[in-house]
Amino acid sequence: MSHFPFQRLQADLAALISKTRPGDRLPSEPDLAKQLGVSRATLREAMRTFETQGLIHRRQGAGTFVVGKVPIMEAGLELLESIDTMADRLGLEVSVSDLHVETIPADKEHITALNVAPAAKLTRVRRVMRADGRPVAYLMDCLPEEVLKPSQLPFSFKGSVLDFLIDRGDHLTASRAAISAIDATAELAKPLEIQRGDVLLQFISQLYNAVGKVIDYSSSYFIPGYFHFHVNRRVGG
Amino acid sequence: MSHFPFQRLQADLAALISKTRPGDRLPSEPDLAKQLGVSRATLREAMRTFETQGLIHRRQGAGTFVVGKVPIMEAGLELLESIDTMADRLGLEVSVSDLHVETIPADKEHITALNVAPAAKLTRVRRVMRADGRPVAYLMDCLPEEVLKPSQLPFSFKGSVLDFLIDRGDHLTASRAAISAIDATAELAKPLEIQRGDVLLQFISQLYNAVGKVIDYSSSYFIPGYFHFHVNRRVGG
DNA sequence: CAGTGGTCTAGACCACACG
DNA sequence: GTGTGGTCTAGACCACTGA
Repeated sequence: MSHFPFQRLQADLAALISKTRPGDRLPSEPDLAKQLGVSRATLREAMRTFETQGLIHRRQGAGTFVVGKVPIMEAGLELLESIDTMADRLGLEVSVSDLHVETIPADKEHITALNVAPAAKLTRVRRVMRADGRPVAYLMDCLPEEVLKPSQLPFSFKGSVLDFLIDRGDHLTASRAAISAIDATAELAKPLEIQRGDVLLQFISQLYNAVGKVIDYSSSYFIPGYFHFHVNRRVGG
Repeated sequence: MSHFPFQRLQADLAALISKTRPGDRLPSEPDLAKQLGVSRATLREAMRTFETQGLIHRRQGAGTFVVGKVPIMEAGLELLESIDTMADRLGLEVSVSDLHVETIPADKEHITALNVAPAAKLTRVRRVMRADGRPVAYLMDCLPEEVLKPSQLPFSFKGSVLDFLIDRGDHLTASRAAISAIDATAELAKPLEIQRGDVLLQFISQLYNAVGKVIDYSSSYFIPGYFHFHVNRRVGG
């Protein structure tokens, strides 16, 4: 039917994006809206779908840019490995930004997930993972203070709590992760340089040591398109 | 800082929703917007986040309703089982609607995924899974015609291709699924009774038989909140 | 500083649900 | 028909970027 401008817009935008060289800037939103004959609100709604697909990147104050091919991180979910390890395996460069290491009191969620006492102190590690300079994931780990104190992290901590624990000699055995999809909150959207309401893949994990104690409760948020997570399943009886 | 109405709005809406009995209707959008002192566009953006969390349900022409507790389907990803089987295991009632069984020509995507000849004929099965009468997932299976002809499906086919194949005696062994998160397209939003742009959890799977042939290529879309998928991973060296 | 994307407003028209 | 949510418009103000 195509009664709505939105349908045509997607096709027009797709054509424009595909004939723009990666890295180049698109016309400004007011210009594009006028050029394509729609309001800016409608244009922005269409833009969001292309941003979700990782085809464009919008930066406040700077412009909208066509995104080049991005190294994709391919990972099976049978084995737990850090993003750093994953990147090494694939020969990709990743970096960390917005690293915060803090001591916080446990809230209700932490108390049940980590099985700690109320008012227990936790170490929280938050950071943004980047590939090709672009944010691709936001990671947040919470650990009891007995397991990890902020001061124990080396000066050159590069972002992977999992790798740090393994290198230290902790006997980690398994993890359990819940998988879902969420709208980005304002708090997540800002460091990831996306918009509030954009879609994110969410993993909430508990990490177990050899005696079955939960030593790490983490929330991970991945921008779709940069990661290919897959899982092999056997057929049950 | 809360300079934006949006932040206050979320709190106000949360309060309103929590003190409304499940099943009851909220005031209309124009009324609510005036009452809360924001424009309808802003109100709707906030509404979307609550819809994503499964707290409210909006029906065009009818109104916005507060959603009661929903039976949650909890499933591990180590074992492949149908949603029907999953629901049975948990003692939940699920139903199927919008069932379409068609014969379509293979496109490029199918040719590589199913390893069939160009222009091969495929059987496509699409349907909406419902729990408590509400849509919770959209499932689409594509199989080569040699594996499944539309006419082979029983008159009382209840929606699970996987269960049908197993019951028929096919020797299925494993599946490989890619996991991602996407914005709902208009085509997905309509049958799932959500809005275009709402977030969905996406599984794209290939199902293998005993000789390693791909006999089913499926795309599944889950509304977050109704399903708890989790995966247990061992820590790798 | 000028120009960008991010957010919000007020109003309009539409398709749909329900009585 | 009446009222609902779904979509779109035109315009405004803001925070941020970069020269």
